[in-house]
Amino acid sequence: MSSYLDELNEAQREAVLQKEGPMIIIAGAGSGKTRVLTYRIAHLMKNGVDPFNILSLTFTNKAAREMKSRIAGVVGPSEAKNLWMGTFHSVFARILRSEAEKLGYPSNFTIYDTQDSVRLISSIIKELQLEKEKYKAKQVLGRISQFKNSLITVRAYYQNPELIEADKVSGRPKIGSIYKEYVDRCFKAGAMDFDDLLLRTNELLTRFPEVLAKYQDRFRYILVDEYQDTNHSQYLIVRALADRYQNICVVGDDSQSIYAFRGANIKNILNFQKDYDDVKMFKLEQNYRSSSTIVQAANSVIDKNKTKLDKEIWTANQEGESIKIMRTFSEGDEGRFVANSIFENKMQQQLPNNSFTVLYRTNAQSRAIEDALRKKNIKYKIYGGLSFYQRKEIKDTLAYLRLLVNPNDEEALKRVINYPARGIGQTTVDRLVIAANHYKISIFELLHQLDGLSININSGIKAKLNNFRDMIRSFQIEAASKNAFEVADLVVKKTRLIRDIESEGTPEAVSRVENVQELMNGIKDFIEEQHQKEEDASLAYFLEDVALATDFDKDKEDVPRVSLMTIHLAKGLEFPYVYIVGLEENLFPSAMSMNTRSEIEEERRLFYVALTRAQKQVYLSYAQSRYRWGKLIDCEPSRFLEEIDEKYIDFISPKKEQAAGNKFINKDIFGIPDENRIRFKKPLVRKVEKPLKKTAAKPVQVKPAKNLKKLSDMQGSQNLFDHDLLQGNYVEHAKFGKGEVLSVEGTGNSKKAEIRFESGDTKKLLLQFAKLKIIG
DNA sequence: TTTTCAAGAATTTTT
DNA sequence: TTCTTGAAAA
Repeated sequence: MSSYLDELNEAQREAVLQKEGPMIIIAGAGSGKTRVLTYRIAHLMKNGVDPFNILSLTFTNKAAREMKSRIAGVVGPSEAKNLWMGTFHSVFARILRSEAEKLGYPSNFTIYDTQDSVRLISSIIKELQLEKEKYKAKQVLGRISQFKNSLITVRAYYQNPELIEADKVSGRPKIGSIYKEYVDRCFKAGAMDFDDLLLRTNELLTRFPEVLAKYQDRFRYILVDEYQDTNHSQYLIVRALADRYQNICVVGDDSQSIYAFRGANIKNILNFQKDYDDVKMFKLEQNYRSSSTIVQAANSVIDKNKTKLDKEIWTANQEGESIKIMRTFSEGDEGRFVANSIFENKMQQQLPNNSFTVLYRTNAQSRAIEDALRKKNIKYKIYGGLSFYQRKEIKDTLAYLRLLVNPNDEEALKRVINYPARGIGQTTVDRLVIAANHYKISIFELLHQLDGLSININSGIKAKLNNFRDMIRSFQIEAASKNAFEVADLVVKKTRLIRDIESEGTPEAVSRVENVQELMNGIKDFIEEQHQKEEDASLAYFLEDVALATDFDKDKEDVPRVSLMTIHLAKGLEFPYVYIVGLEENLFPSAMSMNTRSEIEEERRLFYVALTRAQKQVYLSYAQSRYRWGKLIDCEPSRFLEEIDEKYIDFISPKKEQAAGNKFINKDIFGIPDENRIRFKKPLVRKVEKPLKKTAAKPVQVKPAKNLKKLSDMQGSQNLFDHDLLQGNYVEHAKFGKGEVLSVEGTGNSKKAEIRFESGDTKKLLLQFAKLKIIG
């Protein structure tokens, strides 16, 4: 019976055996945290705890699924089935569905994703006639999100002079009005955004003691993974639920807290011992994942942080290779370096592609890496970025489905009311929104009484609106007797959505059609899976699944691929070989996170997370110049590079033919960093923080020669460049025809020419875009 | 109302 | 560079 206990070390075993009471497990990177969690749950079940009474909250759906299947391996699948496991968002969305009426919500409420929220806020800003330069929708949403995660309701906001003052000072006194309208509109649409899922859960548990008691009694054992990344709202939920039985086990690592930007509060983990009585603390300090070089190098970095819990990560693993640092000329070279190095390692060690990952700070960096990997014919997969479910064609299709499940869903309706085009223009939609607000009903309800109410819409368009309404109604009727796939199929056919995409005739259109088909297949798979698990396979449930899904969740393994992702996404994963690219000031650490000590510390933790993903070897690289916003920027190496203890690093020299060619990893060159080292060290001594803006806005150097080649390759014709376009030249434009250059102004990318065309028109064109050909 | 094209904005990180 | 927005043309 205790076979699984034998697989644990001392600290791990103690943590597993501690059955009751509040406890915290500080789990260093690679210390077998998941193993402890799964065995702990299995152990509880083997000792008479009903799985029905265990709630386990993880950070991603993927983690939940993995853990569940591992537990099933220990206790058997039928036992594991009743466990409640998932992310905060998915677990509480489920609970909210069954309790929604208490809060005045329909149980089929929609979940707005970030894009829906931003669109709604933009629309509100417009309706309130605020300047959109001052009120940037994304920023406003960020602010509202802060409020919600701190449980500041609209009313609480208006009662808090400090907040009001702060928004006044920042030049956005109307934030409160937007907040109020946003909340009202979401409510009217029967929609919750991500933050609402937590906020409304708190509301539910506070306002209805009997509901709280019910779930307290149900969840007698609560486990929270990645506790360092919980926000205040999540913290309160956990505290409320655990209050009765106090069987709360939180797991985390303060050194891996990387989500402060979305409200995560590292104090939750630092103060856990103050929140509960008699807290037992366990520390998992032995790293099983990485070579000792990597562990010690990572330690030397994280030691620079002041705010952290006391712990000492160590490993019994072998020393391994030193960490390699590569300086490259440009991001393109960086990509080639990575691709070549992966290729070499693959060949020499006979490894599959999925032994490698490339990590970066921002999604935009993936392009150069992709290009290089493609050239080398190395298969890769990108995680994150524009995810499948965020693509336009997918969102459009889903919007129809959302609308028929919840016809009050305003964002879904606005998305599809004129897509595919059916002659209902923006003006009409604007009028509908205003009228719906005025009569305090949803747009869909409004569509039922177009004749009864006084709305300034002519009869031709009214007929079109009625047609649209009837179509949605007919979908709803069909939905009652059909399964999710059949409904979706019907919608796609009836709306001619696919035909509309196809009619574009571009190669991209083909892949977009394929995406829609893939979505349909996804629905099919979903239904099958749910039937197997004997769970809800309704359309509504599918939509919830999709709203809370991330890219990791639809991972279909075919061939092994190199993983490309942001460091944030890499948390919790491990790979034999890890490449961390773009180690440059203003990129990593990010220019937007250099203002305060705590921001820099979070960036440093991020770097720590990146390093500790690696089992065998880490490669770091930085480019001396990089395109950002289409401009070439000079870069300085990241301060983090010099924070790694020197004894663990080696420099790779960037020889020209190596950067471009094939032979790269050459033992000889590891040892000759002298020249590099000197050049590397010097600019790194930066005791006083420079004003960052300056570096960011460094004069742009456009390299004419390089550009020339690139552009002309692309357009297959002679192109103009700053230096060779003069007043008086005759040029030809693909669209406007021939013309004479009247004047030239601006420099670099903003260089414009005023041209009088033969048609008589005079236009000012940006040379960057206008494909001009000199003809005389 | 719809489509097209030029101009402008944008890059942290995500459930 | 790529995506979004806005104005003008159809």
